[in-house]
Order: sequence, then structure tokens, then C-alpha cells
Amino acid sequence: MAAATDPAESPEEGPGPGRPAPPTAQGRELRARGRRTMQRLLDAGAAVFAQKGYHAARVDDVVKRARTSHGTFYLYFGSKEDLFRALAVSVATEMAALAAEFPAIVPGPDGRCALRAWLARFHDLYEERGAVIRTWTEAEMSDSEFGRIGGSLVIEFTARIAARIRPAGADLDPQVAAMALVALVERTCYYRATGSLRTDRDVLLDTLADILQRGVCGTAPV
Amino acid sequence: MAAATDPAESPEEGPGPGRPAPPTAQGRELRARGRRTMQRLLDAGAAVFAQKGYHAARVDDVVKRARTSHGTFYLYFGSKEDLFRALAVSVATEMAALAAEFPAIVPGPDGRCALRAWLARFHDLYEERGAVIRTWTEAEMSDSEFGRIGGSLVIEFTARIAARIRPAGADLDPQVAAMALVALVERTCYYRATGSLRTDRDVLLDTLADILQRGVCGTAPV
Amino acid sequence: MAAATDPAESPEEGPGPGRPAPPTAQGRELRARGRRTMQRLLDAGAAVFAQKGYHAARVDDVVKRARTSHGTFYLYFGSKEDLFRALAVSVATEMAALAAEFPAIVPGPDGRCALRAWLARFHDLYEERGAVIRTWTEAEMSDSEFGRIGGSLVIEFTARIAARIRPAGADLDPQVAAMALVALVERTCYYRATGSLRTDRDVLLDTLADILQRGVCGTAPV
Amino acid sequence: MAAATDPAESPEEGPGPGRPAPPTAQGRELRARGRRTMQRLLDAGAAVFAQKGYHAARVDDVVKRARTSHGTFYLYFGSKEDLFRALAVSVATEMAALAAEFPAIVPGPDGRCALRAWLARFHDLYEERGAVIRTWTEAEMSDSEFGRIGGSLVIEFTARIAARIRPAGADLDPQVAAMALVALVERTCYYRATGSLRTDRDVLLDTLADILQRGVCGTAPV
DNA sequence: TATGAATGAGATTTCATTCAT
DNA sequence: AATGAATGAAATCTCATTCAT
Repeated sequence: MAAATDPAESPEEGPGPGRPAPPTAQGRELRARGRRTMQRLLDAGAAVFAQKGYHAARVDDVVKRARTSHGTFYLYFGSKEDLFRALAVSVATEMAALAAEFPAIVPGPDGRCALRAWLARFHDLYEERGAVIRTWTEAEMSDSEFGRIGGSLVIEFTARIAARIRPAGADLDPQVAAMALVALVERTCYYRATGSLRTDRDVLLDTLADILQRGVCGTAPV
Repeated sequence: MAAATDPAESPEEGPGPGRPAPPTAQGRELRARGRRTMQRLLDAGAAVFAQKGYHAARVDDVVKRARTSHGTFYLYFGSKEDLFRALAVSVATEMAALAAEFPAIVPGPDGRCALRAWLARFHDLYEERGAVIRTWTEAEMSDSEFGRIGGSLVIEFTARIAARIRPAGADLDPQVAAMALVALVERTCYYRATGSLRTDRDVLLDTLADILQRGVCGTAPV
Repeated sequence: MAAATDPAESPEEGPGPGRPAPPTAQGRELRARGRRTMQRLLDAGAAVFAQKGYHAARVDDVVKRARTSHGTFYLYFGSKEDLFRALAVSVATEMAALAAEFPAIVPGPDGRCALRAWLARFHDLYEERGAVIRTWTEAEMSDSEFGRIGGSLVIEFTARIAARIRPAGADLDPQVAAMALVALVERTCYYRATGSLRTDRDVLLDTLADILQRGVCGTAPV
Repeated sequence: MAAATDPAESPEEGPGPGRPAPPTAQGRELRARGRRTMQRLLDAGAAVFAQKGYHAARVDDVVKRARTSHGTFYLYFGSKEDLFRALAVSVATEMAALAAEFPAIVPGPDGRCALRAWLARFHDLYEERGAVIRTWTEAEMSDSEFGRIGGSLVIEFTARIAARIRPAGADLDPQVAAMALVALVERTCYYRATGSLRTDRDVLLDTLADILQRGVCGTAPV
């Protein structure tokens, strides 16, 4: 025989409505040591996700690689998903910045040069950080939140590119053309990163630049 | 770079809105073997909760005592809390039935006899199933749902008793008197069950009957 | 009620016999700052235990509320249990003092008046400090040491009351009667404190005084 | 595309070399009822993998949707992976057949018409069966066996296309160009299938045909 | 005196697979 | 040919306590 408890619930410490949100250290100020540990976890996470994929990656793998403990992991990240999100947001930010600098596609050697330079930047960024992006594709299948992040990244990335394509390829649907461009560039980099495409970096970049300039402008380069 | 997944979600199998609710076997039809296993888990749960209390009880203790596995446990109960709730609801039902049969408190030997008989039934039920009730008191402190179950049990139990007390103790507040009665009877049985009160069952019952009859009717028995 | 002693006087009552006492600051001399910190921890502990119960209370909750750190907590208390014991001993002391002043239950308006005054003191003490007692009930279940403290608190408290009841209710078993009295008073205050019983303080006290005087003396009050 | 073979003809392609083949019914002769059950499992598997992805898909989901039991599942498939492989091999076969019919990319309206017709076939096949391909991408990441199957699917598919591209785009690296083509077509269909790209089917096909014809031949269509 | 960081044992829960009928 | 029940290894996460400064 029991009675109702006091309904009053920690009024001054709730970080928001709903569930109390795990007390991660991400919001707190961190000392030098803490920042180092967190960075070790981020690096280890990137490596493990890249190697095994999101689902097969074990928190145990991450903490072993970061030479720390489970307890410490959960001091900095509320969950495996939380760590992944931190990595993903960081990559998404860099990607958005890159998209903002996409050059207008114009005929001629100058246009080709600018386009190739941008493609090189994309390629190198993808080579360095693409593991997270590839993992993303996997993670999103089952998880709803990732889907939204991932989907909106593609959409935003594409929208920025579409804005630059418009003037050039007047007869193409700019949204579709931009999406096609993204598809083309992202997947070829993906194939090269995963080993399906064994080609020299410069050959790939040249080919992509050619195809894009021709495909959008409808002219052979020079 | 990823894109949004198909938002369509298993349309024909959702058991309700919100979270999908763990696929416990409690709703399903069970064969003889399954029913036996479930009963073993219920019995083991009652014993372990009684011995260690809700928080200290480990699912591991329960499955060991029921000679089965963790996997099987979660086949029948969605969580430790779920098992406890099943036990609690069962006890609450018995308690409510007992409350419904509370006799009017009236002076004289017949009234005392009926009252003592009811007290004996309560005492024996408490001795047999009280472990869950005691655990309840513990569990409710931290858990909100239990609080509601427990609180409403006390309130309902008390209300039924209050209805029977009214005619007799005209000068007492019936709600308070009923609550006092419940407090008195439940706690003395509790003290006896936990060993704080080392008294013969019959002495306890006689004393309780005396105090109640006098306290409500204001007359010495006989 | 573990013959309650002032914690300041018993630096040797460590976590158990045999083991070395934890290096807490409870025995040491404390400067003004230290005393303030310790008091903050005690206050925070009382609040958190009351709100969440013993098991659900986190050391983290306590140190956050006391605006200090984990490290500091363990400077003053050897463990979570140690903090709770400090609070419990303090309440036990007050309870023991109150029990010592329990008035003999006698018929007539003077007896009723004295009884009601004592009940009021109990009620108000319970309202202020009862949270620890309620938590106690929970902690008892799983922890053996508390069980002994808690059980002996009730036993000692009851014994003191039993000594005062004897003359009055000659035909009742005094130990049982005293235990019944404790049960009745403690639980009704509990129900009121937790919200199961929504009654005016004075109505509750009047009803309790009536029931007790009648129940023990067998006479209607005046 | 792991030189795709009809599963009915290859009963010996077990779970791996060395290990004994699981006692599935895939190699056995099946009566009408057995074939129906197996088909139900295949259909259910396709649906569940498409909806949840490989890792998040539960054997339980599959058997529920197929209205059968776990026991039955393992009568027909040695493992969850085994079911997925059966689906994948079937899709791979269709894809290989489609690749074999890729038309040479040539300038002019006839070339464009043939190209567009092939793209339409690809698009519709992807719409119908692409869920498995998308899942593949996910499964690849963590599982080594799939990695090989998936990678070789792309490689074979691309090689077949490369053979047809060579004559046309003489100045492009044919392997890279073919891979680019595959990337472009597969991903845009993917984006449309997953909802990131909301465009009319015909607009997409027209744009793709334009880009490809221009990109490979370097001429504006007509 | 104080503290942020680190720890790791141990708790709950999941789910592919096997068993017995 | 079919199935409900059982399994247990392995995964995620918690939190009282200790450490290093």
C-alpha cells in the first residue's frame, strides 16, 4: 500500500522539455585535458566508423583506439549516435562552405580551370573526410534523424550549386542539372575512395571537368 | 552526402501511437510451456523483489531463480519494471476485492467478530503477498508511474472503507478515519512482516480489533 | 532508532567493523569554510533524497545542488550511504527526544489536550524532516545496515511510548498498542505529506487524538 | 556484379568456402507449398530491407510480414545474410542483363532516342528493385563478403558500359567515363527514389540524356 | 580546500539462431 | 513442412568512486 510521491520535479535544472537529455560534456567549458580527450574520441570515431561502418562500429572499438574508457566516452558523448552526429555536423559545415564557392560553369579555358580547381578541392575533402559521409549513407537507412540531416545537406548543397548553374545551361532544368552534378562528383569520388575505381586523381579530375563543362555548356573544351 | 529515406513506416503493424512498445508475450496466446515459464518468472520475481527490494533486484537474480535465460525473460516482460507491474496489478486487484468486503464497524461482540475476521484476512493476504506491496513503497519514490498506481490503490482502498465507516463513527471525519484505519492495519502488519514487531498473530489481531472498535465506536468491547 | 548519538561525538562509527574508516572530514576539525561546504552538502542531500529517494538519488545531483564537485563530496563523506547516515542519525536524535516526551494517555480533556499537543509536535517534525524517514523505509529494503538502524529506530521509539501507555490501557498488550500508535501516527502523517490524504492539519490531529484516546482508554472524550 | 547466376542453378554457392553448407531448402526440390512459403519470405525480405535497411531489419520483421515463423525462416535460408544474398543475386542478374544492352552513345537524334530508352529501362528497374541495391550500399560497409559482391557488380556493370562508350568519346578515359555515367545515372535515380529529388520522371530522363550525350560526344543534341 | 577528469564493474536489453514438438 | 519457445553472446549505457592537479 503506497501513496503518491511529490510531483515536484527538479524545477531549476531541466535543460528543456521532455526527456532530461544526457549530461554530455559537449556544452560545458572544457579544460585542456578534457579537450584533448574529446579530440581523441572524435578522431578515433572517425577512423572506426570509416573502417567498419556505423552499425558494425562498437563503442568499445572507439574507446580502445582513443585509449580511454567507456565511462569517459559517455562523459563526452551521450551515445554512439551522438558521436557520429558531432562528426557529421562538422563535415556538413565544411561541405556547405565548399558548395558556396562553386564557380559558375562557363565555356573556355578559364571556366574549365576554375571548375577543375573546385573539383580538386571537393575530391581532397572527400578523400579526407568522406568516410563519415559514406557512413552517413548507411546510417540514414534506419535512423530518421540522420535522414533529415543527410537529406537537407544534399538539398542545400544542390541548391547552392543550382544557383550557379542557371546562367550557363539555360536549356537544362537547373535543379536536376545540379543534382546530377552532385551525383556525378560525389559518386566518382566515392568509387575512387572505396577502390571500385582505380584511376589517377588527375585523370579523374580532368574527366569530370570535361564532362561537366560539355554536359552543361554543350561545347567541347577549347 | 546522403538523402532522406522513405518516411513510410510499417503501416499495418503499429500497436499504437508513440514508441512501438516492446513485443512482450503478455498479450499473446501462450501454450502450456510458455505459461509455465511465465509463471516461474512471476514467482521468481515476487521472491527476489521481496528479498532485495525493487532497485537492488537484478534481472539476473530473477532468471537464475526461474532457471531460465535473460532472453526468455524479455520474451515475457518488456523490462524489470514490467514484471513488477504485473505483480503489483495482481496484488492491487486482490486488495481492492478485500476492501469491498470490509464490514461496517458496529459495537458489540458480533461487530467485533466480523471486524476481526476481516483483519485476519488482511493480515494473511499481507503476509503472503505483502512483499510486493512493501517493494511498491520503495519503487514509487523514484518512479512516477508506480506512484500513480500506488497512490490510487490507497485512495480507492480507503474510499471503500470510508463508505462503511460512516454510519458508525458519526462524529469522526470518515475519510480521515478510514485513512487512519488503513495506516494502522497496514503498518502493523508491515512491522510484523519485517520483524520489527514480534508478536503472536492472534494477539495482534485482537489488539487491532479492540483499538478499532473502541476508536471508531467509542465504546469498550462487551 | 539506533540509540541516536550526536555525529560530532562519534567519529569512530565508520562504515563497518574491521574496515578502516574512510578518510572523510567528519571527524576532523573544520574551519568556517569547510563547515559551510559540509552543511551545503547535507542540505542538498536532504533535498535530493526527499525528491528522488535513496536509490534514484545521484551523487551528481547532490553536488550540483550544493554547487560543489564530486571530489569535494568525498572529502566530507565516505560514500553516498555515509551522507545518508549522517542525515538519518540527526533525524533519529530528534525523534528519540520527542518519544521521550510522549505523555501518558489518560481520559478526560487534559489528557486529550496533552496528547494532541504531542501529536502536533510529531506532525510538524515529520513535515519538516520526514523526507529522510520516508527514504529510510526505502533504503531499508535492500541495505542490511540501514535495516538494522531503521528497525531499531522503530523499536526504540515504540519502547519509549509503550512505557507511557502501560498505565492507561491495562487490557491491551502495551508493546502492540504502542506499535499500533506509531503506525497510525507515522503513516497518516506520511499520507498527508505525500498528498494521498488531503485534509486540514487540525482535522487530522483532532481525529488522531480522538481515535487514540478512545482506542487506548475505551472512552469517548468528554 | 558477381557474374550473376540464377540461384536455382547454383546450389553449391554456400555461405563460404570450407564451411559446410547450411541445411537450407534452397538446394532441395520443393513442393508447391514450400515454394509459396519461400516466395513469401523473399517478398517480405525485399520489403523489410527496403524499409529499414539491412542492419535494422529484423528476422522477426520478415517472418511477421511473411506470416510464418522463425523456425520456418531457417528452413529456407541459412541466415539473414543468406536471404539478402538471394535477393541481391536476383537483382544483379537483371542489372547485368541491362548493362549488356547499353547502346553506343552517338550524336544525333537516333543516338539520343536509344540512350533515353535505355535510361528509362534503368530508371524503372531501379524504381522497382532499387531498394535492394540501396541496401547493398549499406551492407557493403561492414560486411566483407557483400563488399566484394557489390564492388564487383559496379565493376562489371561499368566494364560493359565502357566497352560501348569507347568509340564515341575518344578523348575521354573510357573507364572513368563509364564509371561517371554509372555514378550519374544510379545516384539521380537514387535521389528520386528516396525523395531528395522531386522531379518528373520524364524531365529527369531528358536531362540525363542531354548531359550524357553532350558530356560524352561534346555536342549539343540536334 | 577544491575540482574536473577518468574509471570500470556491472546493469539492462537485443536479436540471430537453435531446439523440441 | 511448420512453429512457438528458448538461448546467450554481445552491445549499450550508468554511476559510485578515485585520481591528479
